[in-house]
Amino acid sequence: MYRTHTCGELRLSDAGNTVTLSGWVQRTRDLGGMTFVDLRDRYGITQLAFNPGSEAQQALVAQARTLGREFVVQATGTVKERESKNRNIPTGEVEIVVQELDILNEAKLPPFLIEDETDGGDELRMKYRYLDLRRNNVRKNLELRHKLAIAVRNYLSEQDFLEVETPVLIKSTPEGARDFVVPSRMNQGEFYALPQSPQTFKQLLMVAGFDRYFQIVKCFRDEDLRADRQPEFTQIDCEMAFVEREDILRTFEGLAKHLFRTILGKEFDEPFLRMPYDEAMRDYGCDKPDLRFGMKFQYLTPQPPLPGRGGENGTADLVKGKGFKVFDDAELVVGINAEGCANWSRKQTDALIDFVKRPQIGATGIVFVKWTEEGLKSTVDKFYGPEVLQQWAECFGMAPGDLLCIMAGPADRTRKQLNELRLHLGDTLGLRDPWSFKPLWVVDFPLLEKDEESGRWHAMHHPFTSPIPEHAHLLESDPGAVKANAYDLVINGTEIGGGSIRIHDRSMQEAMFRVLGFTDEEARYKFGFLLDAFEYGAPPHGGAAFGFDRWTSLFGGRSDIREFIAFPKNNAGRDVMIDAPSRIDDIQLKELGIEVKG
RNA sequence: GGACCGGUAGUUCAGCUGGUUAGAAUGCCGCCCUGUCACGGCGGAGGUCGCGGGUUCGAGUCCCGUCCGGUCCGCCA
Repeated sequence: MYRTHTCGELRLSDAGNTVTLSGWVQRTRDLGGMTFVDLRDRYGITQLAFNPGSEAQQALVAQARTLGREFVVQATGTVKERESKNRNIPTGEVEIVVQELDILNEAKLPPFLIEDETDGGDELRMKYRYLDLRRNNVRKNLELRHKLAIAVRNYLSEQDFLEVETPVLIKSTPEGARDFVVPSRMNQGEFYALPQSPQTFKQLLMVAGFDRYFQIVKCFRDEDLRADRQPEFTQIDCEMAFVEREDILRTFEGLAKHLFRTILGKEFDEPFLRMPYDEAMRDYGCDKPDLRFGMKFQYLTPQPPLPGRGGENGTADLVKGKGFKVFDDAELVVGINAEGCANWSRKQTDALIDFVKRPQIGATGIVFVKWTEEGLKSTVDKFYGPEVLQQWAECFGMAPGDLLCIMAGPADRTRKQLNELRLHLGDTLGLRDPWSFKPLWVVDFPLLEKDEESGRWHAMHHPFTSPIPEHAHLLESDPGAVKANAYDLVINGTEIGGGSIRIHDRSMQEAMFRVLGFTDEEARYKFGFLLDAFEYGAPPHGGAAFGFDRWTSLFGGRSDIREFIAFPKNNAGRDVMIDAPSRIDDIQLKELGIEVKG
């Protein structure tokens, strides 16, 4: 028997018992005579003590001194109360006086320290991920992931959802994200695709009468990576039949609250806030606003323009025609009020300007108005007199001590830029506490977006999303005006999930495909199975999918989802540990019917 | 497809305006130490400065190219 106990469970009450532990050597402390070894496993660390009292013991001490870091050892001995206790670890009141020590396997010196504060950089940690995973913080992240999966399954099972597996080798339908494709040996020249989501299958399950489905499922997208984006990622994929939007929001708000409660012990008594897409864009310049802090957009125009139609309400009385070219020429003049920042130095405000001028943001600058002890002061004093500044201050609800940041330019771009500034200010002012959670449903998205290059419409969510009932008749006559019966769950500025009520009617689905520019043949070739299914009694249905990795990282308080995935890919989509992807040999290619180059 | 940051000892980094023998911390090795727990003390080893080319009397440092890693934009129905 390798062990009677783990390295995390022995306490003072076990004193006197003979036990056997197995684990990895965290560190040895050789005091000349006495030698201590910290033995580590998944559950904790227990101290092994070697005392050269007798001749037999001296041999053991000598053996203990040969142990290197990360050796795998087995030790049998007596649990004893320590003479001096370590209050920092749960097992710190006891130690094992070792009577027998076996080295189960030696270990090379690891390339970085297996400790909470490792000295290893990301590259090394990923190359030796199996060593990295021995560290507490990474292991805890995977434990969190496990707990979250259990909580999801418990809640949804309780609500009569069935977990059903859907295929991984499916048909390529590259609308939107690129598919990973898999060549078929038995059907040469043809390819499977890996699913970007089980979307059509879960809809077919609704047609099949499964009523409530979920799956914690891998999804694949062959797109460029980010710190919060992996080419293979996990979703909590759900679908329900005989539901309206309200039923879905209630059900998944329940799921979210259950997760907050069971994982973090946080209660949300109030319903989650809901915000129409147009309002999010108007007030935050973004469809996933971070509501942990204020700084709502204010428009220096009599009436805030609607998104995408910036200038149509005419010249802004308060800013235009005064000879300040940036404002006079601007389609949109919009600002945010940073409370209590009037004392910022020139250096600090210049840093903000540098921030928005970075190529990724590409703004031309910021106009500041400070409300200091001397009154309102602005970088544009010479164009706008005290009365105008006073009007601005009122428009923005400024108070003494505030700093107003105004940007101007084309409507869409300026809103986007000010959004970046707002988030940057939130970071700078420490207003984005990872342990404060502000969930939000964003609703009433546009159904379609126009691609400026091709002039074609494409689905903002996906082509199976239904219009809100009032807009269904506009689908083909005025596609841009149609709102989708879709919703996103946004928490702290991160899109955690989203979904929609689906189209369940063949003719409407066909109309949707037409608007997207599919010919009837294309629609039938790609989605004929779904159109056919809709003719055999498809119930009204809808659903949602949530990013499981993102949920985990949200609860783990870190934004890099790689920290919550056992074996993640790097930002080039490579697994640096196994060195994938890799070439395959010509024989394999030939079998697959793929032409060998050169 | 694009922008930016980085690559120097096992590891994490410093190395100024190009100038003598490339440093620190930590880890590692050796010796000493019987209650440590980030043990302590003394000593030691350890470098093709990512790679290739160029400028120069002289390159870790400047220039060009390239590879690798990271962050972001585009992209992500």
